Amino acid sequence: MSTPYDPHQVEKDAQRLWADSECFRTTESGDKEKFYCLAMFPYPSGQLHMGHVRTYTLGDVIHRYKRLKGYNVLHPMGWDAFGLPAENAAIKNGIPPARWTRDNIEYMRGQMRALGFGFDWNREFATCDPSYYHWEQWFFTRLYRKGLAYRKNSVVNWDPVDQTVLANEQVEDGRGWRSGALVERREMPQWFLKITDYAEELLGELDNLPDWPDSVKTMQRNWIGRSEGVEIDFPVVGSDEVLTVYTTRPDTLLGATYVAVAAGHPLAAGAAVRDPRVAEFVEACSHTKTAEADIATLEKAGVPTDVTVTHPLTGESLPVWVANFVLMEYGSGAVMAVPGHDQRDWEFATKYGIPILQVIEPAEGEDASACDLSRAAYVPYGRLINSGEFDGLSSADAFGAIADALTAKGRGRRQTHFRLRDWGVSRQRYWGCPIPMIHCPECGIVPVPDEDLPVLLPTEVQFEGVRSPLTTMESFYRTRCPECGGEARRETDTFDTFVESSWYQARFACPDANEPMVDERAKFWTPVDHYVGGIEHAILHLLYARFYHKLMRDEGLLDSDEPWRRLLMLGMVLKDGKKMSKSSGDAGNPQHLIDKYGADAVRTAMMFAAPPDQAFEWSEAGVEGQSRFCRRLWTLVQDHLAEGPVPSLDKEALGADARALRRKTHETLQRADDDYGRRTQFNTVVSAVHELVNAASRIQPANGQDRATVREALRVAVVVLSPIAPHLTQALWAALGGKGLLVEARWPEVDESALIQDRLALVVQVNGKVRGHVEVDAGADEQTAQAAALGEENVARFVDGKTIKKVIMVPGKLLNIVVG
RNA sequence: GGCUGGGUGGCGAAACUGGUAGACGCGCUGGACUCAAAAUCCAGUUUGGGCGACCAAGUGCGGGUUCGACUCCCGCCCCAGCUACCA
Repeated sequence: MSTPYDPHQVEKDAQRLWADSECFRTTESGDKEKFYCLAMFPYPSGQLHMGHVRTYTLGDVIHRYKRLKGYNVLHPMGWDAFGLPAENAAIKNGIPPARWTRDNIEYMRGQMRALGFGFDWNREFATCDPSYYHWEQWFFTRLYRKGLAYRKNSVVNWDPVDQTVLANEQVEDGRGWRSGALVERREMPQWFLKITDYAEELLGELDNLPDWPDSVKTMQRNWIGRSEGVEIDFPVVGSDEVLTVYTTRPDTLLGATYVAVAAGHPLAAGAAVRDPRVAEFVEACSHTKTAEADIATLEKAGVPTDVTVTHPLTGESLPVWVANFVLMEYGSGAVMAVPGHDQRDWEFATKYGIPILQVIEPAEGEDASACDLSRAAYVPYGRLINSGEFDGLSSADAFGAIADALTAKGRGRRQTHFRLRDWGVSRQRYWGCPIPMIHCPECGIVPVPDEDLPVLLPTEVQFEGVRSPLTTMESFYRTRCPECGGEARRETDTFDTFVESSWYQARFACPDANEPMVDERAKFWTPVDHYVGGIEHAILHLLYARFYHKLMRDEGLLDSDEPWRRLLMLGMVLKDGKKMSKSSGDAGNPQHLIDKYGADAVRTAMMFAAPPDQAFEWSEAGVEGQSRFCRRLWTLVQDHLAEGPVPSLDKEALGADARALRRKTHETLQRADDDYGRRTQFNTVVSAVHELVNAASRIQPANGQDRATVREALRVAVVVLSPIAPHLTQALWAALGGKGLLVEARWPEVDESALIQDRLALVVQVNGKVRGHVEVDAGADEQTAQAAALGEENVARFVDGKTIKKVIMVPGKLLNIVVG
């Protein structure tokens, strides 16, 4: 192989070897321990961008490392193929979504092959395959029969010109992105899955996931938002009705000075009929986007109504306001307002001149100056005042006392509340999995029977405007009721695409399973041992998949409690400081880099650029450098081989330079093993290999043992680098006498004896500042080290004339002499 | 607005459990090779001072704990992700 490095030839050769040997095809047999490594499958948007390159290179690195460590590794790939962009492309270019999606998949699969990702392509599927969504429909009918799927009204963004529902990202400044029309909030019936039934388990199980990042667990805990509080009834004056609110601060109940309801609350509707100002306010609220971020950043505003309620403990009358920050979807759509002790209520009360009452004072030992109700609300817990019989109680004691008092009066009850809401799975869109339900005028809602599944999504469609073609396609929606046989209408909503991505990991275990949705192989492979994907999925996708896994477990399809054992959450690859999007186009496309430098250089540069969990701005500058490194390693191996055969290594016969190189070799092996296996930080693996290769190229071999040491260093460098740059290293492995495929090889053992050092360098500090370095025997005690340190001229200069007060020694590292 | 992260040379970063800040690479500067260039190789490269050995300052900003802080604590500024219909 005395040829110059040609990455394209080398990569073609390695990829042919892998294809011919089918080495990435995985089965359930054999005595190796199973390891399921999965990277989040992509939406086939057209071409890979650098975010994909990062995700799939990381997944491939973990997969190849685990193979070297002797595991039976499953590493599949497929396509999250339903979604909005395909419809947008269809509307814009007239290409049917199915064809657009298939073309994109073809192209992106080619790019993945060119990048050398070792996927088991025998397991590939796309979620738009009827053989996949068939089982999603089958499972939904089971959930429906169990009462875990139901229908209720829910608010959507409605574009009155295009007559369609808009996704949050399709609303720009309150207007539809295509029509420019002012968006309206509109209620419509939608399908929901009862994720709240599993809220307690979804929260509790987080404690049993030690290999998840703490940040993700915290985000999920906060999202689920379990709280303990009290539900309180405020009787409506002049009516039999009560207005129910939920609060986690019943200790502040005596400080309530008004009650606020959502614009969508029945009380607000009633008041609007009587008062045009209320009607106007409610109308204005109907144009706010449904996204939480938009509602939360609105300027707080409200109107008073003619409705008053009675305070359940004092009997006083409190006014009812309609406020834009109260959400109908959350809790009961009404809140009690305590402006003295809640900052949002304080701002609202200050704006509208509503009384502010202090009922909590800072507890003993707290900073009393922090409580100044003319400047802000006092939010911390404290001691009750102005609360009648409850005066003097701590907030904690008052919680119980007031809850008991309310319960005794029949005006309240303790309640555990979750922020988590049920999962709305209906989408008024075409390119998704049809919801397998039939609306019969006689029998009501009837699930499609198993024998009629799948409900096929028609692929030959014409888009007229932006509405889902299903709603006007008689051949699709006209059907017969399975129960009475009468004329009925098929559901035209499709599933949220998060449904498909909630169980694909189980389907990869048995992609050809036919009856039921997964078979015994799913129990063999799940849970996924290492899941790799973008941090942007930390809440929704991961939470939905956890929920779905439990649903499948409870159906007897799976036998584990959680889908993902260990998580690697990748930071975003940014473009101009922002998340990459379809609109960044070619800027994120790796194709020209692969064409110019080859896959190994692109992969190495991507791994070298930053640690996996960190977001970073992609720049092509590093690729050239790694391409140079690949060539240098290639040339170094060639030159080494050209010098002829080497004798076998004799550890006892090594000179000082060889011993130093050998220590470097085994240190690199140890460090890389830790970085790959425990830390999942691969940029430092690349650095370590750079260092080893630099050291191996610097040595001037004087004899056979020197050359044998270099050979060992090169072999280690090749194996350690192989998960990252698999093609180049395959060729070098063979050239260095490696047997078989490198992907079938084993990770080398560290020789502990090579790591031992007789003499150690110590840093010497005086008062914490570095003043010199000394070399001592490995076992040297503090006295010996101190004596050696004081022998250093520069150290002595800072110690002379002063008293040594203290000496701190960190064995093998540092000696700090504290003088005064 | 809320939740979760992040901020270190000209640039990407390293420093893992509180122990030499800047490994490794990019870029840049100088040199070798060349008719010349590219490629390659060698040397230098945090800032300020000094011929130099060295000295001082330095990890977003302001405080604190410690023999010792990029790392821990308190307050602030800026950036990113998510925020339930982007995936």
